[in-house]
Amino acid sequence: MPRTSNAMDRRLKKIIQFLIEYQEKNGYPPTIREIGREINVNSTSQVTYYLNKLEEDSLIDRSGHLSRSIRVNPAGYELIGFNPDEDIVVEKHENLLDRVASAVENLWKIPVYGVIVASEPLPMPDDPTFAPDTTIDVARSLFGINEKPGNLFALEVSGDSMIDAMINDGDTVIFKRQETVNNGEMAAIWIDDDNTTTLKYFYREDDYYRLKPANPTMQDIIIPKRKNVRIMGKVVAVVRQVQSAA
Amino acid sequence: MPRTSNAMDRRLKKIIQFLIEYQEKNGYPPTIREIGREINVNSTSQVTYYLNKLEEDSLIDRSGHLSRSIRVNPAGYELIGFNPDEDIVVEKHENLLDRVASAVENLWKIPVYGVIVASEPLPMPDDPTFAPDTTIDVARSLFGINEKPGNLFALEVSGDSMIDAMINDGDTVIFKRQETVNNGEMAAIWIDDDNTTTLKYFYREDDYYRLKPANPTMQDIIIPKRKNVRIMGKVVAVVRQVQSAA
DNA sequence: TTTGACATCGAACATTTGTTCGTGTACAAT
DNA sequence: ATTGTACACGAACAAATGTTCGATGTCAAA
Repeated sequence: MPRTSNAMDRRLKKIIQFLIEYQEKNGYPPTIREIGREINVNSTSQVTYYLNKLEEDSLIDRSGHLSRSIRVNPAGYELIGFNPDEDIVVEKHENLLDRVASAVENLWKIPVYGVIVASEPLPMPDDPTFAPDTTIDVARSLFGINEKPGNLFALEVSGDSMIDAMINDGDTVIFKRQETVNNGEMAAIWIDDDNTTTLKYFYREDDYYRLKPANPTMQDIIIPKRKNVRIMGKVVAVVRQVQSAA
Repeated sequence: MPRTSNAMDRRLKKIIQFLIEYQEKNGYPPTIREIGREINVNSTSQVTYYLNKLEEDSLIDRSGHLSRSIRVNPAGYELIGFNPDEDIVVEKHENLLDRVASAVENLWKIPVYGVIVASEPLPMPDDPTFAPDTTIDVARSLFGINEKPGNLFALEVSGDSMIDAMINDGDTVIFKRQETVNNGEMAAIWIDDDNTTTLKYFYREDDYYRLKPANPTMQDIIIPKRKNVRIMGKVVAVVRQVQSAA
């Protein structure tokens, strides 16, 4: 089942989690075969493949390339979070402080700047120190490994106007503050002429912009380049608390 | 120069010291050859001999008998003596412990039982001790105050078949395990006749069940009561990590 | 449809690492 | 001095662990 980049991502996280737990429990790191057994992969090369990915992202370190010598970097601990019911008393390394500190960073409080409505620009404060009245707690593990909390903000969707983006009334959308996106990334886009904000996958083609709704049954929207569009942020996650009724 | 039991004693201590330092420095234990190099003994069997002595005295543990799997027992640490700054570390650690604990209480690990596909029943294990492949971290604040983590489980959506429920390919849906829902709550519903799983707002009317898609532009589905429908769980939240493209 | 990048697998292979064994040396007790 | 035990050495061996390689399947772009 390849290309399930989501599944792989989870497996990568699971590996880190296992590395931490195993080390906690046994006092030494596991072998790649033990890792494979844990994540239900019995190809050692596949585990190596994962391990390389993790090392590329500096989540682990195995510069030694010896047996049982995989180390989890602080970034790795941060990604997963620290499991407190493990006995930490035995562990008394200098990196303990890092680990404990990062455990507190498991939960990111993301500022909710307001409500997003199709017919209005995003309510983004120019002042970066703007203190929002509400925040939303989000597990750090929901985000990519390179994400930083400072760049993120959230908006609550009001109305059904984002339905083509598969986003409901009441959903909370988490954005990353940026003014450009790569082709194929979902962005909040302000279209000057139409005076609307919309959430679409964004493609910059030769002569036009193409906005692709998340709902695959819907048509792409073509916008000539002379029209003014502005990218307000990249959509990184959507959180929906399902209520009763509707 | 044998029989210098004094010299041996010193070497044994040196081994323990080295074990501790090496572990501190590298994050994993050394090999017997590395130990030998450290104590100027290049006979692996001799190191083994020492190691056996240390294990007899319960100063170290290598019950695993695997590579790089030597652990220093508390008695071993005691033998060498604690460095004073360790106590400071422990102390600081205690200070942080509360924060860690509360941070983790606020983060629930929800088991991901598998993939939900329209044409198949939910992959819910009968065995409650079933160990899921993966878990997803979710901020506790996403749920109501009466929610308990034990009742919750998650599934990853595969395919576009849940689009009418405003749920995308790749989304993670969090359910509460229950076999009935109140009118107007969204549930995972297995329809026997059609052999499908669907996510809809559920209404039990006088003569029929009414299934209302989350997408308000879509029609309700009416199912006569004679048909067999089974509620697999209540949808409490949807989490979407927005990927590139689509 | 073809192509290429990515994800996956398992087996063969190479290296590291631990264990065993035969031998040697010193020294205290006989 | 002889002998037994504790200490010591290094080579050969066995087990573990990591790496490489060819093959396959999938998906998206060309």
